[in-house]
Amino acid sequence: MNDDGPVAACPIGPVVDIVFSRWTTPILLTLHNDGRLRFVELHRRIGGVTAKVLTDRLRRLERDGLVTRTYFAEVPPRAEYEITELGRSLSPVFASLAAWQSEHLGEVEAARGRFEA
Amino acid sequence: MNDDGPVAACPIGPVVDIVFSRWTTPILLTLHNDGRLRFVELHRRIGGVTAKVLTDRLRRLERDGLVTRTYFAEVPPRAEYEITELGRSLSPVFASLAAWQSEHLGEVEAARGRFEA
DNA sequence: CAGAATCCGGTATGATACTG
DNA sequence: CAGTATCATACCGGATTCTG
Repeated sequence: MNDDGPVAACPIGPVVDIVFSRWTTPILLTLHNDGRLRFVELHRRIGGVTAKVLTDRLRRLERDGLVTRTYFAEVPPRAEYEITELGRSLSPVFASLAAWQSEHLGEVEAARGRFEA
Repeated sequence: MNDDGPVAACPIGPVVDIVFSRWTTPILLTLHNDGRLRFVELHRRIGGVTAKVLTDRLRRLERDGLVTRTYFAEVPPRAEYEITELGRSLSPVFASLAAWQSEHLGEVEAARGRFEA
């Protein structure tokens, strides 16, 4: 038998929850590539997401230790976000995803085309 | 400038959509590890998902060419699902996720603990 | 500027009953 | 058995407004 329940069926469940909630990948990639950024700047570079949702995601990423938040109680206030070492350690994961995509996305699109029949 | 819009912010968007919709990872992993399975068997091994949702996911995976569906119009009817070569090609991706998790999940949990303060 | 608070609608998901 | 159909709901995610 090969049945240890749902946990065995998806041993990678935890990572998926941590890394692939919506908007988390563009956030992590942007902070990874562009370095420390203020809130507005990050917001601008990602695009399409509302401030509320972006804030929510950043909080979660901060909680999980993937990004750091530095707040300056000035006028106007400022908040800067930066990816952590732990966040950077996801590089190989993103690299493998990018590799798979560049190699196989065409096949997926072809399959979708065929499916319309 | 480093701003080519949302696409540049998340170049891996397409793969993420294809592979990390809910329940897709346990489905793919189970079919990868256990081979061709009928609907009920697959349903039983995954657990926690309803037949409706499982059907939806399988349709989508079939459409994307990651899984094949073979239907037998017998009595009682039978449907067998199997992962495709394209689906198997995701192995390295899952491997990198598993590796990251086994190495860094502890740090995430530690960060979460610290965050409660 | 950075974000909190509030309200609201759509989609995803779930439970249940039914069909070939 | 392998779904589909229907209904209910829960959870994002978005728009708007407000505050320090």
